Amino acid sequence: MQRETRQRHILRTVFQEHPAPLLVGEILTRGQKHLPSLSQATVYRAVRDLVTEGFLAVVELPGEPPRYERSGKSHHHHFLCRKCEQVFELEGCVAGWRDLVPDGFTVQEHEIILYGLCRQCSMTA
Amino acid sequence: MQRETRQRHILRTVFQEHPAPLLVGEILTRGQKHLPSLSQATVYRAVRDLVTEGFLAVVELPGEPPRYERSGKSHHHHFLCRKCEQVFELEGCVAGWRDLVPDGFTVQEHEIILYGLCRQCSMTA
DNA sequence: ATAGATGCAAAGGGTTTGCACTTGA
DNA sequence: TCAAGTGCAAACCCTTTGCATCTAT
Repeated sequence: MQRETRQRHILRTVFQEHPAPLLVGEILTRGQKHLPSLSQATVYRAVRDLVTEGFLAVVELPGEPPRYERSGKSHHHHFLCRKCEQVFELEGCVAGWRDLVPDGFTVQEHEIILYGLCRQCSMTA
Repeated sequence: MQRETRQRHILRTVFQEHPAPLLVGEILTRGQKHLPSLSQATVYRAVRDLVTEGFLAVVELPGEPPRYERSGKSHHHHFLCRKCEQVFELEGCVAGWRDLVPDGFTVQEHEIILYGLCRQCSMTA
């Protein structure tokens, strides 16, 4: 059974404090602010379990290592800022992608990713 | 300068024979049918150079290692078959993804990926 | 008390690199 | 000829795993 250890509690806190998707390294760094001895292995294992448990969802972007975000959000897509490397959520969805599907193919899922500059980086760039 | 070695010629041939995106391992296997001594390192290096040179384009899908396809095709997206793991090209594009963009964000690129079963796997599944 | 969780360090798996040898131009 | 390219094996990087210790229940 899942135990609510200090480490796991801290990881939950990290995600409550930060809504957008995080890399394992970012989770580790943020977690270590609360508990310096927190180890990589624990983050990898806890994140795996938190995904299984349903607290976290995996966000995979092309050519990027996996990121993790709090699960339970409604259907959405992502925006990757080329400058600050942060991932943002995009609300809503696009109809019409079904037109791309060749005859005979069965679509189960779709993914839409936008790239560019976030609001802050658009201003400073 | 770029030399047209036996190895590189074979890699070009592999892509002329196979239009859809290939993994490095698949390129190696196919290349070794022409030249059994072909090594992994050579494939990695040649693929890197062929991308730089513009002969190949990288196809990155979420959570997947990079694939490579002949470049020069018109704007298109991809379909990943969950059963046979092959990647297919989708012609055309979807308008309307601009509506997802939050105010102040600058979009430079977009990616659309569909998942499901290809024609053949839809029939056998 | 005790099974699950942690931290460390070693092991994995895929990609890159150093080096001596080979080869295309 | 001789620098670019190749093959091999070692090095790398990120992730996973084995194991002794710790701890939530």
